[in-house]
Amino acid sequence: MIQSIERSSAVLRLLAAGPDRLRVKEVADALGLPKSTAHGILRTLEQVGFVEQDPRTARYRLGRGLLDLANVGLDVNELRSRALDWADALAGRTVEAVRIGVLQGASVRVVHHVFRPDDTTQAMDTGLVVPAHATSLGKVLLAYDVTALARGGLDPYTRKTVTAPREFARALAEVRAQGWGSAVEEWEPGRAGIAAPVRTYGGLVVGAIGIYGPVERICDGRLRPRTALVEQVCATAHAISRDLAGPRR
Amino acid sequence: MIQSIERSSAVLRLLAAGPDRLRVKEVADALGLPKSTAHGILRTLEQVGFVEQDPRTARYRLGRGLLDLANVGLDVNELRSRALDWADALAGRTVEAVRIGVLQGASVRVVHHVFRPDDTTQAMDTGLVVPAHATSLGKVLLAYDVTALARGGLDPYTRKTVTAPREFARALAEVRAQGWGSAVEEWEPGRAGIAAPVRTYGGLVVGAIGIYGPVERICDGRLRPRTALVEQVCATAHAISRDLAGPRR
DNA sequence: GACGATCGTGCGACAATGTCGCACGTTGTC
DNA sequence: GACAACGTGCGACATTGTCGCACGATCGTC
Repeated sequence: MIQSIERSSAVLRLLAAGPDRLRVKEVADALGLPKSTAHGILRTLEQVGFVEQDPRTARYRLGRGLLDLANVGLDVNELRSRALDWADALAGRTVEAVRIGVLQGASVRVVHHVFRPDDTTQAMDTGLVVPAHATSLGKVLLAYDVTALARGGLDPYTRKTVTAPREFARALAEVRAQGWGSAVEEWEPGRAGIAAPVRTYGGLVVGAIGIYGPVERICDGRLRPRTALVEQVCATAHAISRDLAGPRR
Repeated sequence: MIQSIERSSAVLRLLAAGPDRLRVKEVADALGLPKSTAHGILRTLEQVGFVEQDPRTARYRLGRGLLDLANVGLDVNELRSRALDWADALAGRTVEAVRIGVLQGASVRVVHHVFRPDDTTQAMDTGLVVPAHATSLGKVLLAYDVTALARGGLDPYTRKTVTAPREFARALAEVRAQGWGSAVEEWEPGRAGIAAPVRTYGGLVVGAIGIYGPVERICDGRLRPRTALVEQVCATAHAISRDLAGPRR
């Protein structure tokens, strides 16, 4: 056991326990440490972003870095590991490629990818970063993200890419209303996607899962997503959400 | 700067960055450390609950302790600091005592408390832990918590305490439907409360705010919460939620 | 099924590192 | 306005974390 790491975790737990911000002295007393030692730990934790110091009162509280770690890291890991089987099943039933993505800034990071069954040569999309506003995964993620519209511009990729902010806001509202989203030839010509949100504890959207393929297979004659596929995607997303939100351990 | 803490934060960031679980070797290589050193850090982080090791593959990933830290700690701190002014205003307008609480296991922890204006002797409730199923704060928090019913039993405190699981489930559904909750003489005879959920990024409920006082002031003649007070509570909760979800920093 | 390579784990010695005591400057309080 | 308490910085000491090496297990390959 590395002493300083153990102590720093105790400091973090202490800051998390109390509703108030804590002074150096309080931390030192609570942990039975000299002031200097506590201060050194706090200063290091501040530098790495795990705690923040109020400039006015000089008191310490937990920092934004921890939240980012927990949200970006843990949820994505859990999302990926719990979604593997479901994604395979969705690919099998729909006979389409399946992607799972999370929001990363103004883009979508593809954290998992299942090849379309019965198709030989396909690119590995895991790790890929795609624009959020032109993909079904991205539209779903943006629809449930409060900082959505404050992000980057709406660059056009095809003639169908939605670039007008007001029109895009309406599209997001539609996603929220129906619980799923689609993008038809808005990113790559001839290709379309259907996606639905994956939620964790308390309903927080942490990712999206969807299928992606040729527009003639994803959509019907009027270029509208096929109802059967939409239902498959939504059912899978709900199943993963139940899994994620399930037993707390 | 304490070296080992800096290194451990790098390890955590590394685990958060990659969608996969990482091996000791990978961590060591990525950070330019000897295997032993990386292993020591990982073992310590595991002991404090910040990382977990998959028993099968021996790979490491972020642990539950981090999520708890982020949720219980940061959100509570932010909740409290951002809610202070709103809570005061609510107390002023309703002329009742205001409480802000978060879920802690099967109970509610009161993280802030505003005395009722124009009243002299009152107990300081901050830090108090009250049963969740018999208070308005608790019912609201449980209504939006997926692990709600898996928690402790429904102990009776007064003759009005809801103790039947099915009846309680209906009560929670009602809270979800109307967006607020109440408890009338379910915890202490003669006292009633009205509460509404406070949400953070993405709609995740992190706490609840409510008023608490003599049943004759909180409720009308038919022992139903007064509409005007309900609206005040909900409006305040929404305001705090907007504040919390607002600018990401 | 057996071999090899690779990895996770544990131990010990060294010295680098974190800890502790003390003093300064400042802030908040009576 | 004076005192006390706090946050901060520095330096010496020795405690503590680091590193190299070896063992045992596991996975992949022939």
